Amino acid sequence: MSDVARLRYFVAVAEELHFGRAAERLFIVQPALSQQIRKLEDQLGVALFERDRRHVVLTPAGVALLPEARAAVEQVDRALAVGWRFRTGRIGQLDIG
Amino acid sequence: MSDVARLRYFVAVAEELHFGRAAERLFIVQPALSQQIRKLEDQLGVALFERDRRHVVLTPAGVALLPEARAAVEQVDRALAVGWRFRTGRIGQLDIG
DNA sequence: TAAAAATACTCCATAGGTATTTTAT
DNA sequence: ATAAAATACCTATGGAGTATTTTTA
Repeated sequence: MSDVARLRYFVAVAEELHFGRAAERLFIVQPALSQQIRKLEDQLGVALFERDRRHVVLTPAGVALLPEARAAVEQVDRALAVGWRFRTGRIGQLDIG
Repeated sequence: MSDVARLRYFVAVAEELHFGRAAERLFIVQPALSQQIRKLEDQLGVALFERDRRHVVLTPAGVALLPEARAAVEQVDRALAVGWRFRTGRIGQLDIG
């Protein structure tokens, strides 16, 4: 797995603030999600969530990461959409309208 | 492997226009790179390179993808750099100076 | 004949699944 | 006691390696 997949996972957890629901939304299972978030935290060298008690909250690093992660995911999707434009015969910069 | 890794591979090949050299630069082996580019092409549904004769050249789709792929890779790196900022104690938007 | 990409295969790392345990209220 | 995340373990997919073949100039 590479970075973006984990960033997608991170965004889901950051939005749900709940590993179970985020996992559901990602069509994976909670332990798998916990593992990947843990690995992302290891990779970055910082905690992204505070999981005390019954709550999941973003750490300052998590707060800082969120917009960057969203932008990354969006830009990756935009890149991958290029293929779609050419598949359908359009070469355009123009949108449908 | 997920998207960005393949986009990184694509950028390398697009810049070298040579699978062997690109693979070397990526510290992987040529067949592995060929496979991943093939998979990216399958995923996008378009050819990204024309490998006739002894040359590798970008197709129009490849040309269109290149700047988007670069932007994606950069944004992912920027996101991952957030951890680094926090690891080193800085919270800043400010650069070193 | 040489240079470069594709193909065939093998192996291993790891993402993700199931089952269970831990933790805190 | 319950809800939620972490841990332990297992399996299977696929990324990457080696060896080889194909292609064409």
